[in-house]
Amino acid sequence: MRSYRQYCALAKALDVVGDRWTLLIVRELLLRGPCRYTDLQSGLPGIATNLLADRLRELEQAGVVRREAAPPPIATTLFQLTSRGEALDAVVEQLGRWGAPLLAKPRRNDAFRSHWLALPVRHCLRDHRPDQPPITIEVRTGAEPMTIETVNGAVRTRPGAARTPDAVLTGAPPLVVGVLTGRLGLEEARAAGLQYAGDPETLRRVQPGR
Amino acid sequence: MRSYRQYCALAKALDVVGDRWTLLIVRELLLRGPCRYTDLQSGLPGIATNLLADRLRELEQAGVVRREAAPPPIATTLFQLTSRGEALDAVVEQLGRWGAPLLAKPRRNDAFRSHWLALPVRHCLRDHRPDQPPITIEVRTGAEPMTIETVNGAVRTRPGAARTPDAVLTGAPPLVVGVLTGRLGLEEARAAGLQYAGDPETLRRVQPGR
DNA sequence: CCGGATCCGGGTTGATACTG
DNA sequence: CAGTATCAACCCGGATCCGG
Repeated sequence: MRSYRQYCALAKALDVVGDRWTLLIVRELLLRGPCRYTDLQSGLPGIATNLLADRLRELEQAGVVRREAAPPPIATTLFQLTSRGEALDAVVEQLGRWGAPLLAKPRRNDAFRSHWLALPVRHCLRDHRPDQPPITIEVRTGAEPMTIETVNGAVRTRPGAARTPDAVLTGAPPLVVGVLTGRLGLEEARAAGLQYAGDPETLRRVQPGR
Repeated sequence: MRSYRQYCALAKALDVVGDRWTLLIVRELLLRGPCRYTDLQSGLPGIATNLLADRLRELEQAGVVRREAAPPPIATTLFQLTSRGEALDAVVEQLGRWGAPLLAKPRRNDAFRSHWLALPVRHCLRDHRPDQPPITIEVRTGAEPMTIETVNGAVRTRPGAARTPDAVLTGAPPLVVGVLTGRLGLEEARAAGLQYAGDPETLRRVQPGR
């Protein structure tokens, strides 16, 4: 991208991360940790391969991303955020918070990846009963299941199913996101096609708003 | 901008404000309040007039900007942020914080406008002695002077000179920004060409970091 | 399969000129 | 003052290809 050539912190930041796709690449690396090139491609549906290669080079040059040869026997290169890149977490969080209301009226045919759920989970959900035994919620909404679990007060996500989930949430992404963020009531979502197996209290334990 | 077509809050936010120039237009409206078209042009050196018109239309459509006929006798249209647009303040702040270190090594020929100083001032400076009488610092670094003043605990900026400033800061933007944010010591900046008239304590009262 | 490079058509941006 | 018109240059998206 051409520089804005303005002596302003915002303009300088946008010189680095204002390009198309750039912040979405950062999102992938924030949510998934070190990624292979093809992991990034799968998490960024619609990106052209030359653009991904270009952006990774630019981000590396800017000190946001580091490229590393994975230790044997993996034999592939991994892309990961530097500490400077991880500092973009706050930017991604604020943009995500601002964009969250736009998820209320979803367009059809929007792509979806299960791990994107980690964004609202990390920034909205809290364990309101850290004194209680930890809980696990399995979410089935994208192509792959993912798991939400409490770990001494924090709420984490990880890919894959849970061994013994306290609850299982199944349905379209808008319903799952609506319920998790508390925008949609459980009964309301059920009427729209969401399936929830488990104690509603399990859900309330991590939902925002009180 | 083409939509990313991803069911993700970050992607949805970038669908609206991810276009080139868009967040800089929001910056102008955040820092200066309601603006005329030509005010925006002067605050966005380098923008093409057709792009400014396009972006304003898109932002209006997205509910971020409102266009209003100014009350007589002004007889001009004013552009201002809606409440949704003002909510982008947090986004601009985080991006500005992230970009601030990039101001340390300035390129020559970067454009500068005095009112851009309001960004670091709003987000970094605090009045550490709200019990004391208010103070006023005049800054002369761009084409026009601007004034920093404490108002019961908060630090504000306004365009124009101060009537009876407690201090006057004169010099190139990198020096002024460096001193205000505390990255540069006053003596260090003086050696580099900054002029400071007044009690150094006046400066310390609002500088960040203790 | 992985990690790109290359090529091409079309859309967007940027600079300038012009207008109600 | 607040844009529109025009046009060249550049960037993006999609497809294809290629060396490990």
